[in-house]
Amino acid sequence: MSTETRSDGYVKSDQTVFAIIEAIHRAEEIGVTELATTLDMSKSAVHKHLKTLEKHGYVVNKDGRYRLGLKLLTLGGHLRDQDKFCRAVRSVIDELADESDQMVSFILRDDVHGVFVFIENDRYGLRKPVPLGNRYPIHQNAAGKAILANLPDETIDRIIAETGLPGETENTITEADELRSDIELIRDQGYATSTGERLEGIQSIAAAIESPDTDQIGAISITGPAEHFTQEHVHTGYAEMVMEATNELELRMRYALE
Amino acid sequence: MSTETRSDGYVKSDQTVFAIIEAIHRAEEIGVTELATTLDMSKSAVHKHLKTLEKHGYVVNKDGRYRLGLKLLTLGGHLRDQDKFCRAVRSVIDELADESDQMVSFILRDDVHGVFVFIENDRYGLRKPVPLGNRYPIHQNAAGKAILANLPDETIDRIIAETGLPGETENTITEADELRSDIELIRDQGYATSTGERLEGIQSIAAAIESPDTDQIGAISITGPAEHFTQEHVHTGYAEMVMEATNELELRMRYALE
DNA sequence: CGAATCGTTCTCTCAGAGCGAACAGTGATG
DNA sequence: CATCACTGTTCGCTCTGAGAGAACGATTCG
Repeated sequence: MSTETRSDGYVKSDQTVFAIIEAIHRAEEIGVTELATTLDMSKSAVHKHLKTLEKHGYVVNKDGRYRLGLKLLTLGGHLRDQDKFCRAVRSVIDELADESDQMVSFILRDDVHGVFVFIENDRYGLRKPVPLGNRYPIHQNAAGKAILANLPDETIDRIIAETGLPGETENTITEADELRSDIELIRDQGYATSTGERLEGIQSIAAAIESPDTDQIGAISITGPAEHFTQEHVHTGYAEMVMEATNELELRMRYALE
Repeated sequence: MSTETRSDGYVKSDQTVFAIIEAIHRAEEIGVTELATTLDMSKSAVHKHLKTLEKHGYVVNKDGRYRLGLKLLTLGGHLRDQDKFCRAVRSVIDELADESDQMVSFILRDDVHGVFVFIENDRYGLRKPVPLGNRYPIHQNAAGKAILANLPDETIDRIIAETGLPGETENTITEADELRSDIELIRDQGYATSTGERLEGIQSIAAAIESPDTDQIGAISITGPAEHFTQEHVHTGYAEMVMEATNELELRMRYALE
């Protein structure tokens, strides 16, 4: 009885409202009834949450169909531009985008995921643009592996155990040992590479970067169609570039306050 | 007594959690106690919400200081790439960015605000990059005025009344009559212009576009430092370009399913 | 070494979240 | 054109769990 009566220390309505937001996000557009059955709740309760969300701009309602509102874009966007780490990265990314003339991106670690935070030149060469904020299992590309290589082994083990290293293409690393030895290589050479591990035919080179104050760890990545990259390109030119970028960034963050 | 006892039809905990999210957003980083005093709530209640937010990835916690998490960026980003209207706009924007070699952006109306949804070439010419998701009073630039011009007069009146047309620079239109006559001009010529109305020394040209299915209305805008724009540039070249872009988009959306 | 912070945990209580039924539109169907 | 099967929305009741406040460790500061 004691375990049943005690609440679990979380706010139930919050969990409900997040479940609703995420369900709308998955469905893109959805009605009250469908949402209620999906979440196994009463229509009236779901409706009350939706009205609250609507009042605050988190969802919009057109003829009873609900969709996510632009408030989320505003919050997500400001987050990027407000955060000192992201702001510092921004200018370096821009320079690198000009210099390399390839797609350059900045990925942040969010527990077991990588999240695309900045993407420049994303309309060159790649089939479809990478969506901002896109998240993926962190072992699946160069940026993610560069981040992993900067993490203590215990954390890497935990991530491997938690995710089980899901595959994405036939080149994705799905074996723990293979990943661990790749990480050793990355630690030695200071940068990571990937060929088609997350997206078929896409090559990328990445180096990791840590924020000194916050716990954040991210990576800068140069990406393009594999056929445009020779071995020399990768291991001399682009590898140099990303490592130079992360080094400069580290200096800037350490010595400059702003 | 009847009005006091009846709840207002909204979910209170949701309102609380949004207040918390928005307070963290404003503060960038904040602790439990400060948050509790800001919102005039008990520490324990705030703490419970924060733990719930943390569990779901909406906030992150480093040594008791709370900040917004990347989940919001993911939700906001997907929103952009999922939405049919935004996706259709994307490719047209990209073409226009190449063609004009100026900053090109796509703004959506969110009630009385304009929200930046796509920004291309934002590192050319402008002092500071425009943050994605940034929102501003809709009358303050060319894109916003183009959107207003596509709205019925009653809605315009409501927006004027609600916002009171706040100024931003010395060129911002703050008089209702001035705005109304500008809107007439925009309706005649099919495009809007602004010189330093939202940002000092920045000129832009915009045309509006409506989504047929959803209620959304947005605008495509070409923007740059005023000294780079001659009157001819504006009223022939760039104005033509944005109107061509919105026309093509309208056709694409009407006749193409995808 | 207290004093004054902080974040976190506990317990207790009554506001209000969630349920189910009733109601109001809307569109398809015989 | 009435009926039916759907919607989304509103209402009133009940019992859960959100929120207040006190107590508890951990830090930091004079």
